[in-house]
Amino acid sequence: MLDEQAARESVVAAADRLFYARGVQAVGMDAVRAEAGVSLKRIYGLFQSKEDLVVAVLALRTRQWTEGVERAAAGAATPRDRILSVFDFLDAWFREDGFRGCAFINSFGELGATSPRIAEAVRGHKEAFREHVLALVREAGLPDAVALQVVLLAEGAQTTAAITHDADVAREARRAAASLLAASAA
Amino acid sequence: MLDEQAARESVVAAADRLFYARGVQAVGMDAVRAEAGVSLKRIYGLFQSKEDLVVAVLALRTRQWTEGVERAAAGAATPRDRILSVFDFLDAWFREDGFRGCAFINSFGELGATSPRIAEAVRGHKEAFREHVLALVREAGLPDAVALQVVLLAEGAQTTAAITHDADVAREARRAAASLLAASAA
DNA sequence: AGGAGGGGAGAACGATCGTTCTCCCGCTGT
DNA sequence: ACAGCGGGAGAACGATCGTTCTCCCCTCCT
Repeated sequence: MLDEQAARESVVAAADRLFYARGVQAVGMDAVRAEAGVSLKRIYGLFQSKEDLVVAVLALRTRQWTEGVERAAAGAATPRDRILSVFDFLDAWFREDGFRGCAFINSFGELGATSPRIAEAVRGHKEAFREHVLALVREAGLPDAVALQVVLLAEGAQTTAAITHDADVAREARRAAASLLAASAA
Repeated sequence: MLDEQAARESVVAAADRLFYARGVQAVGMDAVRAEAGVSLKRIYGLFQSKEDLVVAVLALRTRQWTEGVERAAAGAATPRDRILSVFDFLDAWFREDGFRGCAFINSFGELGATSPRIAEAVRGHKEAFREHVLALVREAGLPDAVALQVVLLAEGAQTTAAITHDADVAREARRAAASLLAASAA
């Protein structure tokens, strides 16, 4: 028997896999139950509603994203390389099996208009990423404005890679970001 | 009584308004009927299924997008300004009431995994935009690669503007694009 | 004039979904 | 040993949705 912590994690991980692969509304709670191996009764003891579960899934994705971005940055030598490492992280992600774009952008498009809580979770995630890039940009002694430019390239790369199935856009986004860093350093 | 052409247009326009504002799956066909003022029976005479209607809506959006982008480009004097005019077009769009991001990206996130036809419509739209920018880039005598860079900025601007409610990202995307054009001209 | 057919209003149907409830098993503490 | 309870399996419920059908009216053609 799973304790509460383990059951929560199992349900969130299962829901994440299914929601990401098929979209939230295309996945019934019964499919989550089957994937997680946790009964519906227990799921509804752990989460008040499906919306709650979606929010928990997004929170998990935010933790994974932050960890991945920071791990990539940790392998970079200079402040400039730390900024560009974001695109190496994206490159590896785009090449993963089952990559289907940014879960936050997807959820926002599907449910942002209906669920203020989900819209807010997405907004918070993107805001945190922008703050993270801004910190890196300041470390590199570059003007604040370039942070948003880098963020736009990263967001554009995610949607474009998802739609066109072309993982190489990460490399082009990285080159563009390098150009922008050089231009704003001048 | 509306003739077939007018009824189709009314239904597609109504569905577009509702789908864009609330998401496709959040809108029942009965709501489309009410908004369009066309009976369900007639709607299903004009479109085989809801999926067909979604595809028709996306086709309309593609026409409107192409027209808007070309109109913006027509007001620009130089090849360089024609490229950057894309971001002026985005700027005006982001400031419209009810702006909720790119309908194609939203639909892809919601239904791309379930409906191959919708995924293909989205892919086709983005591909056409990329080709359009590529043509402008070649007119300007710039290397092909910069076209994808400009596209990434435009896509990133759309999702970021939608999520953060910040229309100013269009200006920053335009500045970034100008930097990239200058850098690749050197 | 009269019949045929297109179209509107809305009921009906079958499926699905989120959520809750029932029934029962197996473990726990004393 | 036994009362009690957390939990599993799955039925049940109420709502919604895509799609079709029924019934009726109106209009056009000969």
